Amino acid sequence: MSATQEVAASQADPACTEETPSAACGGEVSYAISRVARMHRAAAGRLLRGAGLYPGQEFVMMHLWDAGAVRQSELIKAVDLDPSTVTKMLQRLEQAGHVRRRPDPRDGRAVLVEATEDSCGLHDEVTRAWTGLEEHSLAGLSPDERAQLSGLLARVEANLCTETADCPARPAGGDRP
Amino acid sequence: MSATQEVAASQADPACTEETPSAACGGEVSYAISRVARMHRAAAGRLLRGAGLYPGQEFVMMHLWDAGAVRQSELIKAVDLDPSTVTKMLQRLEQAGHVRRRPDPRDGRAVLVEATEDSCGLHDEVTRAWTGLEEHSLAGLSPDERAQLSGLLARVEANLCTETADCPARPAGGDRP
DNA sequence: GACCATTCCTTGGTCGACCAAGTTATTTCG
DNA sequence: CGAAATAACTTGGTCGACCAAGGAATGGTC
Repeated sequence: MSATQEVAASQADPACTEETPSAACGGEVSYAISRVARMHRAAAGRLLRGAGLYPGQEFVMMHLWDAGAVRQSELIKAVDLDPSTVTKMLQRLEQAGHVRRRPDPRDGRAVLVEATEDSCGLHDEVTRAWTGLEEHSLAGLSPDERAQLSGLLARVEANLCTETADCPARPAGGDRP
Repeated sequence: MSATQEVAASQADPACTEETPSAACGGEVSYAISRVARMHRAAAGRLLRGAGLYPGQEFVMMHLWDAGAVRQSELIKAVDLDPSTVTKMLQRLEQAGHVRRRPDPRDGRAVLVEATEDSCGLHDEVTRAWTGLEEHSLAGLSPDERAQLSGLLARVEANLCTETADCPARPAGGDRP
């Protein structure tokens, strides 16, 4: 496993790639991540639009389809988003009829959330969209390369989970007293 | 395509990685991209906060530092964002004193934008933040692996530039009558 | 020179995502 | 048992990012 790749300078498509534009020097990969992230999200949004979902909502719906009725707090933990983000998203999803919410009878503070029946149609659509996105993103990549990418992303993710050290401010997802 | 990859499942850190949570099956890598994207942006935001910038503004500032006074339209093309996004961002950057705007004397519609002098201090901070982000993200990756990742991301990016085929709706950056 | 199409920017709207507070119910503990 | 700590949502704010329109100046074309 030796790489062999041409620098990775990325000589892709003149219509698409601008030359390293910036004092982003020292952040080559970060720059690439940012761009890929934005385009990936946009593509997801385009595909999801047909299903009537906005990018980001898919993750919530997926978890609900998987897990059935769950407490909102559990959902928040699962998708790892800010509570307020989930609250507002659920309000919109509820109004769109994709989700139902009711108070937890066993706990006055909690709210139970579940996907509605008609959202089951979405399930297939979303799965197709998601698969299509994967295929579109990874077109031309061999299974080996896909595995490589997956592994590398996992490691980057693990790195990013780590506290930023010189930025001690955030307790992040953690909750230490 | 048989796949066969077991790997790539990413057995990183229990505190960080949830088990493949979803009907995101068929979108392993896309899922990873989304998560990495969000964490990467969050990390950038944390690092940039000290400089008084919000994530996303860096790119605009970088281009301005690089290019000096430019027409807004050019800036828009360079960062490849929606015009309205740039307009509003510039309004905030201007109010924060990082940017100056004046009408183009040669063209009544155009606006010239440039970074202010005191934003030069930011330049260093941003560069440091950006470099730190890169290092933090890629910690533990060998130069070879970094090059691999870079190359793979470039290819994904190129793929995502391509029209989604079954989603002809968007003229994207193009402008065909 | 008048007309029409472009180009350039702005405004208004929606959404995801975050932070900062605040409310209400439940635990826990003295 | 009663008070303090804690957990679970909400609301209100800000920002980036997009779409959909709209106004204003410029450029071509006849």
